[in-house]
Order: sequence, then structure tokens, then C-alpha cells
Amino acid sequence: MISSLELARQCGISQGTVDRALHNRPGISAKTREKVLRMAKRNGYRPHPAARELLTGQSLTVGAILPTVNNVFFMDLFNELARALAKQNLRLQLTPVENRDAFLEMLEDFTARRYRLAVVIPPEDNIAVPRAITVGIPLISLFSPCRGSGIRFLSADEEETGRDAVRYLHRRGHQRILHLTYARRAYAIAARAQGYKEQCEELDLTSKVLLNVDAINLREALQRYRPTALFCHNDWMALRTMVLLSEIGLRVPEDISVLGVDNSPTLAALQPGLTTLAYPLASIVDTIMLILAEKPSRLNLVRYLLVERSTVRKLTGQPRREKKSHDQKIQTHRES
Amino acid sequence: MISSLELARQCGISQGTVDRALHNRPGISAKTREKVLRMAKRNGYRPHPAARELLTGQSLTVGAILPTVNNVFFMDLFNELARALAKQNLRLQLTPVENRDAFLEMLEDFTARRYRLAVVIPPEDNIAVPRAITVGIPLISLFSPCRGSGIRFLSADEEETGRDAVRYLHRRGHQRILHLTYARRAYAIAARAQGYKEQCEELDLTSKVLLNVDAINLREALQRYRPTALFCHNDWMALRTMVLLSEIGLRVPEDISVLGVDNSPTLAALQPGLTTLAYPLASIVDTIMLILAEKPSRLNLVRYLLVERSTVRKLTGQPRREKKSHDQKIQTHRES
DNA sequence: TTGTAGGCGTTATCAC
DNA sequence: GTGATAACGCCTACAA
Repeated sequence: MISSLELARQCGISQGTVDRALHNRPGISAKTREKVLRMAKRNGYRPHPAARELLTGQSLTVGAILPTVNNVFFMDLFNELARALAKQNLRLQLTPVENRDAFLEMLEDFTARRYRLAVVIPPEDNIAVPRAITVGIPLISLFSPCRGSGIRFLSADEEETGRDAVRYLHRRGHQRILHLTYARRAYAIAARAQGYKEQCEELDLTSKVLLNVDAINLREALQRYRPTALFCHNDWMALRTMVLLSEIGLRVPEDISVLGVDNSPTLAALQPGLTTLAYPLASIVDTIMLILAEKPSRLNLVRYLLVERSTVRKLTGQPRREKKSHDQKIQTHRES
Repeated sequence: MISSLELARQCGISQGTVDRALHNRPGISAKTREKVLRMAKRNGYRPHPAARELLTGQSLTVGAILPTVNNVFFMDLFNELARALAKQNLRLQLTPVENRDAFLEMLEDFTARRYRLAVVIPPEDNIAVPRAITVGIPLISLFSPCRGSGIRFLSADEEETGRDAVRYLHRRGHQRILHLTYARRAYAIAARAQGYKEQCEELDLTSKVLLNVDAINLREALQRYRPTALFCHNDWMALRTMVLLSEIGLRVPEDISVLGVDNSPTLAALQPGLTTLAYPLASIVDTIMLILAEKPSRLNLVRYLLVERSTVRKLTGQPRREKKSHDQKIQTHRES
């Protein structure tokens, strides 16, 4: 790796002139510029990002943290984000972390490195982020909130998602709807279950939530509650449920209906027939890019909680849809 | 973010003394050291990694590149690697790339940043890596080889994996074994299919390879070849196949056997009953860590191709197992 | 049109 | 024990 000073020596000129050539700045003869560019190419010259970052105090990297839990939906999201960032000449640095300590440690590192932005999926809910970090880097938390000033929390309206699911199934004639979800205490999980329960009450349906589905408790719940539909927290759990149902000997959708959430492209490849609620993944990425486009000074002042679906729309410039949007949102490759 | 110079001023001492305190170096009084550490903590001081990297010419980061193809097996691998690196105080920087250009661009960036090592899963086979990169950073390519001097290619012996699968199924009494794999031209895919074919010939079995399984061509192949066992390229494809079989109305393993490859922990959670060949994931991570432990000067001289299973063992210090190892390698939660 | 100087933050090596 | 100085590579401002 050659330095710009070394390059200047090889060309027999000064470092300043080399800089003018490399950055297309005025005040240099065409001949000299050409020569510098030729030599640079020949030597495979690349500016040292560390030096530039040190000088400018700004990095061209966006840091991302995700739990080591292997979640295909998270990967779909970050792949999308990486693509969007690449277009703006920014890189995404992904780091898997196992726990709260590693999470905060990584955030400190991002701050010290002057990353442009941190986009995180916290390994736990409500982690308290020290002020030293929040003043140092704009922070967007996805799916699960963090505690701390100026942190943006980006999420779909999970309660409404839960309600949507119940309404959709009820309209299809279902009366006994079971909700399958995780025992983990996380915002998205709790809120979605809450919406499910509330909507069930409004429609005079009995609600029942099953945590951490397995062969035994699923079988038991099926016998006890005789549900005609299963509303699963996400596509992954829907898939697992379908596998279990097939072992039990129940067919989907003839014997029982299964509804997932996410519309994960990766899982769609595995099980194209899955019925699922589409998660506004593209909106999330769009919103992140919008936040990034703002001036850093303004970033630390604004704070909003994207728990209202309309907020997402406003940010991404989409018009508020009419009532029937509920149906449009539902991807039905196979009716369930 | 406070600098060490600023910290020194606040303590009323020089930068050099601050450095002695922060790095536990001798030549400083206990009282001064304590004071510096206290002030550092209070101000949330963190050395700027860019400055350190600039000075030392070495980064504490390992760069990783993986295709945007959402592959749970890759994520399992990198999660393991991140964990192992964290123990050595190294970070893993993961970057998803879409194509050859982005891949090479990212490698150049890694080189410019003086990363300790690049661990890559190339988006295509046999990408030519310029010398400028290979001399700048030690490079390990996983699953799919790259062209270029000094590049280490780390992979299990894929041909042998293909043979193992056939031998295993044949010993269970299967005579008609179909191989389901991808159309993509990649080393692991081609080599595994090659091993499958060769072993079939040796055992006087007819071999048939089905590319890009879907509902239609699977049904057709089942009717035409009447296989009793399906050997799938990986767990993911095995799962997809099992879903299709269940739609067709065939039960696994009663009507037909399905064998996957990877022993992916993530997919095991989805379908615990899947029979699969264990991929030596831990060995791969161990080997990477061993390569990392060597001196960089030596790294650029050695070159080896880990296509012989014995080579992996040698590097990781495991004894060569006896014949029955084939059986031990196979994870059979449910006999297929 | 070109050369020179200074500083980003850290660390190693001098001198006191 | 402590303080001063130089250097890593880049970029900007100013001087020639």
C-alpha cells in the first residue's frame, strides 16, 4: 500500500499537486494530472480511510448490530439496507452480538469510529444507552426500543398488526383463533399479542396465546381450544407450525388455517404457499435513508416513535390508503 | 468524544503521562495513574481507532464478505466466527455484496484499512483477485475458490461428502438415490454431485441429478425414476423438498428418505427430524483462527487447498478417525 | 501552476 | 516520574 506522499515522490512532484489530481481540483495542468492518475493506477494507490476519517472526523460507514439469533427476516432487512447505502457510497458494517454488554461495547466502538449512523436490533428490550453514546452518534433502534435520549425507534404498529390478523381471519369466517408467539418479553411480541387480544374482545371471540410452540403443547392446545385458525408471530413460526401440523396429520388450509407475519422473501422460497401479513420492510429502509439524509445537527433534536402506521407513510411520502388497505396488505399465494 | 490531549489538560498533566496510565505502562506514580483513570471514565474517553490504526498500520478487525443470498448456514458460520474472534479482542465486520464488482471493491477497502484478515464467500466462482489485494491482506475463501496468488481456499472435501451420502444411503438398503441440487455452477455444488455420481457408479447404482427442485420437476422425477431416497445439496433444499413431498402426499421417512447436508442449527430448530450430514463448521472456524495466529510474513508464503479431509484434521490437531467415522458424522435425530 | 505547513489523535522515543 | 517531540497518511489553506 503506497501513500500519497510516496506517490508524489515517484512522480517527482509535491503531495499537494497529487491531491489536486486525485480530487479533480483546479489549479493543475492537464499533463501533470494525467501523469499522477496513471502512476496512481499503476501502483494501486488507495487513500487510507483511517487517515481521512481522522482528519474529517467523519466516517463513510453505517454501523449495524443484530442479535446472533439467526433470523432470516433480519438478514433480508440488512441486505436491503446495504443495497440502499451502497448507492450513496456508504458501507454497512454488520456485527452480530450475543448480549447487552457486547451490544453496548459495540455501540461505543461505533461512536469512537465516528460512524454516520447506528442501526440496531437490540438483543434485549429497553437497554439503557448512556448519554456518552447518544450524543456521539445518531441511533435508530429497530423492532425493540432502547432507553436513552434522542434514540429513534422504528417499527410498524405492532398492535395494529395483531388486530389486522384477527380481522382478516374473522372476515374469512374464523371464530376460534389461536395466537402462537414467543415467551421472550419484547416489544413486538407483546404489542402484537395485545392487539390480537383487544380485537378478539371487540369481536366477542375468545382469545388464547400459546408461547414457544412445540409438538406437545400445540397438540394439547388444539384439543382443548379446537381453533380453526392459527395466527403465528412470524413466518418462521408459521413454518415450524406447519411442519408440526403435518406430523400430527392436519392439512393446511383444509383442516386448519395458518397465518404468518413478515412476508419474508427467503422463507417464501421455502414455502411459497404460506399466507402472511406483509411487513413494511421497504418503508423501514426508506425511512432510515431519509433520516440519514438529514443534517446531523438536526438529527439530535427530533425524536419520534414510529408506532403509528401513518407516521411511516408520512415519512416515506406515501398517501394514506383507504380502508381496504388491510386486504391489500395481505399476501395470499394460497388461501388459508 | 474527548481526545487524550484534552484528557491530559483536564488532569493538568502531559499527554505522555496519560498514555502511561491508560496502557498500564511503568514510569508513573500510583496516584497520577488513578487520577487519570478516574477522569477517563468520567469523560467516557475512548481512543480513536482510526488514529491508532494510522500509527500502528494494523487494524483489529477481520473483514468478512458474503453474498446477499440469504443463507442461514453462512450466518451460522459467521456467528461462530464472530464469537471466536471476540475472545481474542478482534471484531468481525460483515458485508453483504451482490456481485463481483462490489466484492472486489470491498476487498480493496479491506486492504486499504489494513484489516488483519479477509474471510470471504465469493458471490461467484473463480473470481480473479488482483495482486494488489493479495499482497496487502491475507485472504481466506470459503466454499468457492478465487483465482490469485496466496489465497487460501477452505472447504470440506465436497466430493467425499457426495460419496459419503451415497454410501450411507446404500448401506441402509437404498438402490435408487436421486440427487437434488442447484443449477448454479459453483465448486461445492459441482464437486458434491461429482462424488455422488462416482460413488453410484462404483456401487452399480444409476445416478440422476435434479436441478432447482420445484413441485413440477420433482413430481416428474419421482414418477420416472422411482427413487427410494433423495440426497439434497443442503438442509435448506432438504426442507423445501420435504414440504413438497408432504404436498404430494408422501411421508418421510415411511414412503421416501430425505438426506440433507450441513446440520444447520438454525434449520434444526425448524425441523428437528431432518437427517443430515454434519458439515465441519467448527473445524472451519478453528482453522481460520489458526491461520490468524500465524505471523503475517509466513502467511503469504504458505498455500494449501483444504480439499482433503485429512488436511482439516491436521490443521485442527484432531486425530484421524477410523472407518466408522462416516456413521458418526451423520446426525440422525430421526432415521430416514 | 505548484510547493509547503499544520493538524486530526495516538503512541513510541527521546530528554529532563 | 514526567514532559516534549515525531510520526502515521490525508487534506486544506496559504505562500511562492
